[in-house]
Amino acid sequence: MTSATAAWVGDGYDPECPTRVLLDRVGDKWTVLVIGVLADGPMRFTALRDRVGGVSGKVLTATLRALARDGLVTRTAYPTIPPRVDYELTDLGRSLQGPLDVIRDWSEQHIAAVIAHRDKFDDGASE
Amino acid sequence: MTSATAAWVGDGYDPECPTRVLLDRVGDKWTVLVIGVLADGPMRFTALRDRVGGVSGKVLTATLRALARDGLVTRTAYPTIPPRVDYELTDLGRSLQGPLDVIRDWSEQHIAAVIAHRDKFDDGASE
DNA sequence: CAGTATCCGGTTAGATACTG
DNA sequence: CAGTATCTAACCGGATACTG
Repeated sequence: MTSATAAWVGDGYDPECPTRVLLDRVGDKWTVLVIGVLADGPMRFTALRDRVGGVSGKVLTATLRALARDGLVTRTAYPTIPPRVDYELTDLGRSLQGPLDVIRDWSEQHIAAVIAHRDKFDDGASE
Repeated sequence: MTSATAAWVGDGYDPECPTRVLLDRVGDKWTVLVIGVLADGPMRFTALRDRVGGVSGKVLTATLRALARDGLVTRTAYPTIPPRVDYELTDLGRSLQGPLDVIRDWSEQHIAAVIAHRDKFDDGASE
């Protein structure tokens, strides 16, 4: 590389770029919250829904399925009546905690500046 | 806190949660790519569009406006004919490089495992 | 209990045409 | 050159009703 271009900038948009794959998973509305709640340990579907708060069953199911598909959580169904399903972070899922903590740290340190810019920008636009 | 629940897990979905604000900005289709390209230095609109590749003018404009609104890039318009507009990362924008690098590193190290799980999962579903 | 099926409104992004 | 305006298709998330 002759320039300082970050290594993760390829030629154009690439849906298979590793960074994109991760952002597509983690950038949606509930995934990060679900991972955060599961950091406490295994949890059943309804408990998870209550802890996350505000998520519909359909969307939580989709979120968990996507997470399971990617090997970030395990889904364990017990063939009892009524059914019981436990979700748990895998080692891979737990390894995501570090990067997410970095994101959280940056956000908490700089979000005030972001909001301040945002307010000033919106002010200027309405004049 | 009595549990190990990550500090960034509040009660339910909160659009003003700092982590959410950041993910909402950075999780879209082009933002990370644009920041990556701008890491090289200031760049004009068309050059940026060419370097990013595949983005329409309308969407790039929206992406840059959002970035400028949040104080992550500056927009400098020269009142010449034809017009010339430079975009440049701010210090705040550059400070995001670290977190994005962490994301990239995790992605590059673990994406193969994610894809492997994904393939196995999809296999199982089609049987 | 842990989902699935269906419908719906809002947002996102792409294509195209036009302008100061 | 650097946008804006308009239209459209696709997707995401929410609400509700239903089921093994």
